Amino acid sequence: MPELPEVETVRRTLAPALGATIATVWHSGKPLRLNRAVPVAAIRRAAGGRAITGVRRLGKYLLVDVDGPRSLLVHLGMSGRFRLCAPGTARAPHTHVVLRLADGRELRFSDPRRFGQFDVVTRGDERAHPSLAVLGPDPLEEGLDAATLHAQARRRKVTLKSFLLDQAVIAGVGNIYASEALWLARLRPSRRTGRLTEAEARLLTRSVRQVLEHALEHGGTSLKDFVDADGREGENAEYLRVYGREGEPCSRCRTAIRRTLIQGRATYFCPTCQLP
DNA sequence: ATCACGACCTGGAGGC
DNA sequence: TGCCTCCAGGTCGTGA
Repeated sequence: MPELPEVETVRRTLAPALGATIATVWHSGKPLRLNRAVPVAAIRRAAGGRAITGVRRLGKYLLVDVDGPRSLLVHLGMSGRFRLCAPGTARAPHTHVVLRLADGRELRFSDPRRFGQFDVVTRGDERAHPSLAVLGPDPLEEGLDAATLHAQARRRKVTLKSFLLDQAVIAGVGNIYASEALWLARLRPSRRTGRLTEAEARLLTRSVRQVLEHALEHGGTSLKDFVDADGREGENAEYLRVYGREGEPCSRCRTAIRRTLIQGRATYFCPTCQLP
C-alpha cells in the first residue's frame, strides 16, 4: 500500500499524538513480516509510561520517538494502517498493536496481510537496524542527487523500473510512483540502467521528486487500503497518469497506456512517448 | 556479486 | 448463492 507520500501523510497526521504518554501496549499475538514475532516486551520497556516526543520517517519507515533512548519502528507493508483513534472507537479487524495513550486515545496498527513490521530501535543508531541500514537517500531531502544516481545506474544492469524500486538506490519509491516517475521522465520502464545518460538521470531525479511531492500535496494515493492517521483517504489517485490506466489515452500523446509485468509487478507506460 | 522469481498473507473483484 | 482464480501500494530468501 504505502509509498513515501502515504507514509509521510501518516507521519504528519500523527502530530496530535505528540506529547501524549503511552500508558499500555497491547498485541494480538500474531506475527508480522516473515513470520517474525512482534517484540512486545521490548516495546513495553521502550515506550510504556513514556511520552511521544516526535514522529520521523525514513523511506517507507516511521519512527515514533519516545522519552528515553529508544524509538518505535513501524512499516505498513502493503495493507498496514497506523491510526490515532478517539476513546471508545470500535477496533478494526486485524489490529495487531495498540498503544493506549494516557488520555484514552489509541494509536492502532492494523494490517490484514501482516507484511508490516513493528520493532524497537536505538535513537541515534537507527542504521544499526537491518531494515534501515540499507536505505538509500530520501528523495525529499537533499541527499538524492542526479550524479550519484547516474553513477549507480551505470554500474547496474537492471531495468529502470527495478532500479527505482530498489530502496538502497532511493528510499521511498514504490510500484505506483515508479511507473509515474518514468512516464514523467519519458523513459520506458524496461530500459536497462546501463544506457541511462547523464541528462536522463537528471530528468529522472527531478521526475521522482516531482511525482512524490505532488502526491504528498494531495494526501497520498488511496486505491484500496490507504488512509492517514485520521482515517481519511488521499486524493492523489485521480492525478495518476499511467498507474492503473491500461487502455486509457496517454495525457501527452493520446496513445493507449499499456500494462506489462516487470519482475512480477504491474508496470504501466505509454509506448509512444516513453523511449525504450 | 547481481539479478529475477516466488513466497509470505488476507480480502476483494470478477467469472462461471 | 457459492466456488474458483487472479490481483493488490512491499520485502526478503532462494537459486541461477
